[in-house]
Amino acid sequence: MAITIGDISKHLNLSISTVSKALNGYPDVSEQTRSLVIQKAREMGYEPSASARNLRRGRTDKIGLLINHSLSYISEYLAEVIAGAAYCAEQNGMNITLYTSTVHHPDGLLRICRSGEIDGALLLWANPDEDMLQQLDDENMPYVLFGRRVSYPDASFVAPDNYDGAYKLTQHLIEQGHTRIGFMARTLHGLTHEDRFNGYCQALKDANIHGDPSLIVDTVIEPDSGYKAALKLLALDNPPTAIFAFYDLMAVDALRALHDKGISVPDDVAIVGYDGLFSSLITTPQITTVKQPLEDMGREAIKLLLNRIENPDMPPDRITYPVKMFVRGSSCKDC
Amino acid sequence: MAITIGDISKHLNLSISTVSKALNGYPDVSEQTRSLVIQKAREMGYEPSASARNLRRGRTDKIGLLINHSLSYISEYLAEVIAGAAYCAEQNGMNITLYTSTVHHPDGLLRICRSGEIDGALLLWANPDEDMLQQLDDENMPYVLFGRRVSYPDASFVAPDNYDGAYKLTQHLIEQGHTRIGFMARTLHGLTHEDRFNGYCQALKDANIHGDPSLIVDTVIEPDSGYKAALKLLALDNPPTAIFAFYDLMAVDALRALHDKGISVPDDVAIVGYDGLFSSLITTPQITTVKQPLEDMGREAIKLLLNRIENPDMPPDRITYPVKMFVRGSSCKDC
DNA sequence: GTTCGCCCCTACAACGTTAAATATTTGGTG
DNA sequence: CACCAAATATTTAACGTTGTAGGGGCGAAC
Repeated sequence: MAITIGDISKHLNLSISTVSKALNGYPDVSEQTRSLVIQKAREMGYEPSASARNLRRGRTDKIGLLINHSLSYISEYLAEVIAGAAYCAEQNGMNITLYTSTVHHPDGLLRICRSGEIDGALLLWANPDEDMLQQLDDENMPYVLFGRRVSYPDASFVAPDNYDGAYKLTQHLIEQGHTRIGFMARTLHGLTHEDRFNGYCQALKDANIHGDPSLIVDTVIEPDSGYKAALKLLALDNPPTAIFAFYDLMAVDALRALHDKGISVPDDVAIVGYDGLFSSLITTPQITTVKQPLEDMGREAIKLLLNRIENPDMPPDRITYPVKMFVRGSSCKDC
Repeated sequence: MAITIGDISKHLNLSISTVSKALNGYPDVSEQTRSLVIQKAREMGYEPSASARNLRRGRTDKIGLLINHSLSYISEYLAEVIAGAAYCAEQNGMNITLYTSTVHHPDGLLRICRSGEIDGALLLWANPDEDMLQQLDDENMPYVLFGRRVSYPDASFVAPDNYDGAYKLTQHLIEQGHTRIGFMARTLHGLTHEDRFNGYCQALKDANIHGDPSLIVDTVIEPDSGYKAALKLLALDNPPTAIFAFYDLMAVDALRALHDKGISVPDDVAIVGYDGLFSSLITTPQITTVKQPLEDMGREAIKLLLNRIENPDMPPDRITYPVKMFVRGSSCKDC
């Protein structure tokens, strides 16, 4: 059905390999035949078979994007990352293939690695455990983790500076006169939580404020969890005057909770979020947050990954990206 | 490097094809050897080479997702669709490969078709022209268009019922007492615009309201275009008392414009959007809109596409999905 | 005891490409 | 004109599968 290199060779009375060489820019073919071949190929509408090429060259030019987030909930976050990643991959002649549920099958990851269908993997993985990373290493699958730092020493990652962002936000709240700052924790998220929590604690400490454990409330990443957490904080005997939400969507939820309770933001209670999503911009008041340059980070992650594919034995790249704070109405009346 | 079917055959002193048959469930192999082979394969961690398989079978089990939207701006919309599509594809043993910039190269689409790297295409394409669809047909590439209806007769699509949604929203505004309803048009979007505009016009007509052309304002799909359009409408000698924004993000922009002008929503001016995104829920007031079940639609589109891949000569599927209106504070004080 | 049929297995070709190893042509030199 | 090297072309062998055609062994039937 499709036109092959063999069809061209027949039409020109040349051998298959000459045609191949002509098309691939090898030196040992005369300029005359080369242009003849190229013209004929164009004329016949030839396009090399990806499958044959992949088989022969032992690579697919595909990057697997492994996602286990609930895609539709944190869609905004993901879409930005994917936009950056896809663009960068395509600039480099690769494409991104999505894996969402596949990976969850028993041996799902193993199969993806061993079938050779991707050259490398970008992990948008909520809670990568060591087993998973170990497995990737064992299978010699180059990978980069996106969005979170891990302690596993061989892992490469691109993550935001969670400590610094949390420190800045907390410091900002303290500067606004707050001393009782509620913290919506997300303990399952390993170092992401730990870093933000440490930033929060250190900022308090540096301001000589004694942290109050009752102000720490556990949450899960799902719609409305920020709403419930905010209510919990408000129900305390000595409720906070400011709330550090673990990320923007939680801050949005918290804002709604305060609104429903008739509590004024930021006059009675201030709120800050994390991530810098579009959502943080369209609430009333707008939400103070730190912005991760997600699209850039997505691009960067792909660059690192491509590099790892070319040079499999590089020491891991462990990149933390600086974040930038945007002070808005949810934490500051006059900002 | 990787374990092949040949490695297994050597270890068991069997021929390659026996191993292949045993693994693929062919009848002409004894149960004894079959279980032997299967056990050995598992033991050695064998996984068939995707490339070899693809080449041999003439298919890749990959679906191309062709996107030319500015991914990061309408991220929420896209992520929901992608979530549904990816899930459904993987349930059926396929995966989704993303194509964003690649397709824009000259002959980019042609190359994708001819290289055989995908079995079918899902088009999340802002303005597919006939040439593009014709090209897909010519290359025998099965495809389904997502999100918009087109007149090209051979095209399959899954689209929302734009006429009905616009009719409902307009009717709702009329019921609220509005007779001057501004319409943010998006003329480049072919039938999507036409259908919504017709729904708007018909609702006016059915209420014996004479449409005023000065209330129609042109926009583009980009950040802030709704803001500018709203200002234009407000600057009219006889400004509207309600605004039909082409989609939710535009409504969000318009809301901000009205807010900045000190105009009360919905008391002075009502606003409605389209799509039913998360964003429409978190503004103050919340935005009245119609919801497209994007994740379901994404799933459905993949189902249709898989069907087309199996049966290439089916007549096109042209599906319009019903939409549901959600009346909220931006158009109705007491709703 | 030859023949037929059945079961199980193997050999071989093909999918379309690339790359290494040869073979052929060309042109220059003695 | 013979010879050599350089330039260009071809042959061959992979890459790892799958599917078709074929082959050996064994029991049953005439």
